[in-house]
Amino acid sequence: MTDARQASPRRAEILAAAADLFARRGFHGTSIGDLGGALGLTGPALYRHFRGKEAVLAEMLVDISERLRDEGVRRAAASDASAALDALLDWHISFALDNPALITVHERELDNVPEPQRHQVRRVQRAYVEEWVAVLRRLRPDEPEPRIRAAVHACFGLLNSTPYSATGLSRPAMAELLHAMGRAALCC
Amino acid sequence: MTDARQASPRRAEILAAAADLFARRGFHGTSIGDLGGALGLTGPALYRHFRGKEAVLAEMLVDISERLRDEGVRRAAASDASAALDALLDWHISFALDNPALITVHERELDNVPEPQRHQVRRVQRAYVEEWVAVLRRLRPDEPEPRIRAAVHACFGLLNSTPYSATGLSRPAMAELLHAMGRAALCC
DNA sequence: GAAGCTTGTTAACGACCGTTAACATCTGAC
DNA sequence: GTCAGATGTTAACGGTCGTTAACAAGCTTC
Repeated sequence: MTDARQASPRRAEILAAAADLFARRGFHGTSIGDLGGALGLTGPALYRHFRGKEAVLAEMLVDISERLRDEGVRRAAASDASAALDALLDWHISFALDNPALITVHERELDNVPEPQRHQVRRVQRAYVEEWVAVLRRLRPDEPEPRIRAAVHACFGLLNSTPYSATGLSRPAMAELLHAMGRAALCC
Repeated sequence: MTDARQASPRRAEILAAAADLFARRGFHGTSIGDLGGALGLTGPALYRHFRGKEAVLAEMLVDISERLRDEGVRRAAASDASAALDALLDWHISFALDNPALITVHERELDNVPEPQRHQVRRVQRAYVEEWVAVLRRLRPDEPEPRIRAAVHACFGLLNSTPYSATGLSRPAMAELLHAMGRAALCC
């Protein structure tokens, strides 16, 4: 019962609290007691909802990577490659600005995900990257593919820097800035 | 004797091994035993050279931030603002490509540095950012400063993405790509 | 060659961690 | 009203961690 994918309000609360704690203190820096305490519970209560600490992280990363890819596939389908790139940028930026903790955990904690979920997350991440690469190949057909792939990774680094820069910019201003920078970086 | 800043070959070895381990597994994911073992020693041997685990991290981050800033100050002094920006980009990129582990630790583990070194690192980091901001203000005087500062942080995210993208690009090709992307992103 | 400093070792400490067991309470179904 | 399931608690487990203590071996100096 604590095993499979079963949406319950408690599970969602735990995942939200875990995202915040894992982002702020890291997976190894967060104890089960901390995690329960953030919800007004004791540590062992979490075992009613998850098989263990690693299972919380695993479900979190699987969910993030699939959300990014699923919507990425949709956005990349635009017939105009330039519009598709804009749509991908908008999607990734809005996700990063809405979920800074998730972006941080997704970026840092993959190595702590147990198999087989780690392999699954890697596969889904790769599929998401390939959506970007495919759009850019349409946009700049003369560019060698390894260079495009490296550029996409670097662009993610740019867009994902959001959580760390506690800047004085409003959210729309930040979104616009990241879009312009990402676009310029990819099309340089 | 184990206290102050005293360069010894052993200390440098420990710092190098710690950079690698902290980057790969995180500060909390690395034990003193792991760290000693990486050098063919036992854990407690490290206490002959450092006051404790946190002291290793603290010295590492203070050193990184000061190296970045010191050379940053030099590069930013070029009379031509555009040349200064190129020089800053070249510096940061070469540092990141030469020291991927240091860049990773510097980016992720500041919260685990004890006071007062954490405050010191923050101050030096801020000074490094200000070198970039000052150059960009000369280059684009009409741009509001908060936007410039946010752009610099985003650019660091781009340049620091190096360690995660184990790409098929050669080092010169990667350096050239990052330079072009960073320059385009900042001047968009 | 004795003394002392440096740099290691092993053994042991107290604390904390992830997890499990045993038990309590509440809720809904019949 | 009772039973069963879901969801919480406290207590206890084995393991690991950072750190310290006690001791040993090698080098340098006089």
